[in-house]
Amino acid sequence: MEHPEPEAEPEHKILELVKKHNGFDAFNPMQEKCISAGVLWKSLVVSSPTASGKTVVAELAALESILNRHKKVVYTAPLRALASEHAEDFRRKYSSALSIKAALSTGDLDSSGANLGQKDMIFTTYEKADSLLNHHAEWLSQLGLLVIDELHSIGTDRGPTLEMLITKLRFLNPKMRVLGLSATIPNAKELAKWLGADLVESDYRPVKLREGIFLDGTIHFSDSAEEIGLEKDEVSSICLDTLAKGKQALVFVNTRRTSESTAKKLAELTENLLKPSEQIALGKAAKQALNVLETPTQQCETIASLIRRGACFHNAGLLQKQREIIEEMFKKNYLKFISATPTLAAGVNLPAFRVIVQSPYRYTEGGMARIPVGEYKQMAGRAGRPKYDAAGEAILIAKTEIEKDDYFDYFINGKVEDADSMLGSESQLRFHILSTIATGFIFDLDSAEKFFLKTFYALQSNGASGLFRKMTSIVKQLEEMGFAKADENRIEATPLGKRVAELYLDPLSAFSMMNSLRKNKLNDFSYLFTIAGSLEFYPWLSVPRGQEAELWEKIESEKAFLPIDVDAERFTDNDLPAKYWTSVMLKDWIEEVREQEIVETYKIQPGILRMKLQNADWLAYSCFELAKTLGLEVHFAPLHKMRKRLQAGIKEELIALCELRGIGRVRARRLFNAGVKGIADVKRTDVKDLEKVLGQKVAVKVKGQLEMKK
DNA sequence: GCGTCTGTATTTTAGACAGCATGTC
DNA sequence: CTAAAATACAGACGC
Repeated sequence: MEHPEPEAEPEHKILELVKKHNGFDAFNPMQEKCISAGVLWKSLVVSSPTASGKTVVAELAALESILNRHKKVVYTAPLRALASEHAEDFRRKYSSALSIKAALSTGDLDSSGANLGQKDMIFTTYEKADSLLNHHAEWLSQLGLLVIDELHSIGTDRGPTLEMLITKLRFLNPKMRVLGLSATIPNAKELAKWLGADLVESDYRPVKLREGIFLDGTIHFSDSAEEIGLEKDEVSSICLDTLAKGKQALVFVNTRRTSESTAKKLAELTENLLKPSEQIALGKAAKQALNVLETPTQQCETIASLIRRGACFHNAGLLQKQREIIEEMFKKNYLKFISATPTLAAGVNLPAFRVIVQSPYRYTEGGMARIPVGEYKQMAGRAGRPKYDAAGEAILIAKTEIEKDDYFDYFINGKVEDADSMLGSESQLRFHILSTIATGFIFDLDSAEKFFLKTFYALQSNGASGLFRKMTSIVKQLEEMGFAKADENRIEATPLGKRVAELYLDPLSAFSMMNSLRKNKLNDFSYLFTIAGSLEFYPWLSVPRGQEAELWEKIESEKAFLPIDVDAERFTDNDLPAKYWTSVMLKDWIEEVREQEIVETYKIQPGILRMKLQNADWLAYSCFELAKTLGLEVHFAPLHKMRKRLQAGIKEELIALCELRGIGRVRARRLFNAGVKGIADVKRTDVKDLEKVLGQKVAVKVKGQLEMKK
C-alpha cells in the first residue's frame, strides 16, 4: 500500500501526544526546526549539540511511523547503555498508554531478543542490528523508519559496521525513512546527502555553555576572566571554587589511575562539608557499592570510602553496578565530584555545572597525541545542568600562556573533525565483505558494484572503485580460508563462512581458531590460549617487568601443547608473551583463584576482568560452534566444559552445582567442601544443613528450585 | 648493618561491540 | 611532532 503524506489531523495528533507524554507544552527551537523541516514525513539528519533534545525528535518520527503507517521502527546506538536507557524511557512514556510494543535487543544476556518481529519499536546497538541481518531476521525488511543515534560515529573505528548496516537496511527497505542524529560536525551536509535526507542544523542548547581556560589561578573566557586563585594544584583549585559556589564538577583525566588518584584528592575537599542528609544517602550508597561482589576487592573498598566522602572516580575498571551507583549519586547532587576517563563523556547524559578537562592529550599507538576537537566538545558539552544552572562552564587547564592561546584556537574556537568513512580499512572490509556475501547482498561483481556504490565511502571518494579493487584480493583470501567460493559469474559463502558471519567473528580470527582446533594434541590450556590469543581478545594483559624471559621459557617448554607454531611465531609475533600471560590469567580464573588475587597478580581492575571474562565466554562458545561445523567431535565435550568453567570461574567438579541459580564459584566451593558435591546431594541435604553453609535466604532459594523440578 | 628517605630513571597510559536463550526478589 | 604521573631503583642518611 502506498502511503501518501499523512493528513493534517493525525500529524497534529502526533505532536500533541509527544508533548503530553513528555510533560511539556512547547517544543524547543531545535525541535520546531525539525518539525517544520518535515520530520514526520521526510528523512532528516539533525546536527545539534548533546542534550539539545534530539530524543524527542526521534519520538515524533517513530510515533508517526508506528501509529499512522503501521510500520516498524529500529533505533540504533553505539552503546548498550544508550540503547537500554532509551528503550526504558520510551516504554515508560508510550508503551502502555498507546499500546506500542517496544523491545531491547543487544548482546546482553538480560535483554530479550525474542519475537522482535511482533514489536513496533526495537532498540539495538549497531553491531546487534548488523548481526540480526546475518541471522536473516525477516522483519528487518519491513521497516518504516531507521533512527541512528550518534550518526557522527560513522567516522570512528566502529563506523564501518554502522555504514554497512545502514546500506544494507536501505537496500532491503527502499522506502524506509532515516533519521540521523548527530553531534555538530562540519560535514553533516554530506551525510544527509548520502542518506537522501534533508539537513537540520541547530546550535540550540537548553543551558548556555561557556568555555574557558584556566591558567595561574584565573579562568579566562573569551569575553571575561575570573580570578579564583591557585592552591595545591589546578584541579583542586577549580573544584574548591565550584564547591564554594554550591555546585558540582566533572573532571576528565586521561588515565584510569589518574582518575582514582584525583578522586582521592577531591574527597579531601568534600568530606568535611557534607550535610547530614547527604552523609546518610552516601553512606547507604557506599555500602551498596562495597557489596556488589560476594567478597569485596580492594577497589570496592576504595570506591565505598570515596563515595562516603563525597567524591569518586569513574572508569571502565569499575563494575557496572558501581558505575550506576556513582552516576545516580552524582545526579542527585550527593556526590560533588567525579573524576572520569572518557567512559563518562560517551555514555548516558550526566551533566554538571563545571566540566574540567585536565589535559587534552592522550597516549595513542603513535605516542602522545592531541585528542580530537570533537572529543573535547563532547566532554565540554556535559557542562550545565538544565533547571539548575543559568550557564555551564567547561574549563581546560593550561600550563603556559602559549598553551592557553593555542587551546583557545584549537579546541574552543577550532573546527570539529569531519566524520569520514572508514570502510577502506582492509580488516574491516574483510569482515564486512564476508557478511554481505553470506547474507546474499553481494553474489557477483555486478551486485558488489551496485552495493558499494550506495555506501558513504563511495559518495566521499567519488565512486566505489577503491572498495572494488580491495574486494578482489579479499575474496581471494576468504576463498583460501574456506569461507567463500567464487568464479567469474558467482561469489558465495560456504556453510562455514556463513557460520563465521553468524558468530560475528573476524574471518582471520576464525581461521586461526580453526587451525588451532585441527592440531592433534590439545589440553585445557591449549583452549585457553586459543581464546586469549585471538584477535578479539586485544588488548592483552601486559607482562610484568622482568618476567618476559621466564615466560619465553615456559612457552618453549609447553610448545607441544600450544596450538600455534611457536618456532615460526616467536620471531613474528611480539605479543606472544602477552597472549601467553593472558591465558595464564584465564587458567587462574578457572582454577578458582580469588578475584582479589587475580586483580593483584595481573594488575587488572575488576571491571576489566569482567569484560575479559565475558569476551572469553563468547569466544569459547564460538570455538565450540566452529568445532561443530567442522565436525571435530574430539573437542565437543572439553570445549563445553571449558565454557561452563569460564562462565563461573570453577574447576570441573563444581560445574553441576553452578547450574543452580544463586550458586556461583564461592558458594559452590563451600558446598563442595561441606560434602555436598552435586544436585543429588543438595536434594538429599536438609535445608537446615544447607543454611549453615549458604545462609538462610540462599538455602531456601536453592531448595525451592529443586522442588519446582519435581 | 638495617630501615627509611630522597632523588632519579623507567614504565605506563581510554573505551567496548558481538553468540546463545530462561522465566527473577 | 606533542605528556605526566606512578613506580622501581639506587644511593644517602640516621640510628
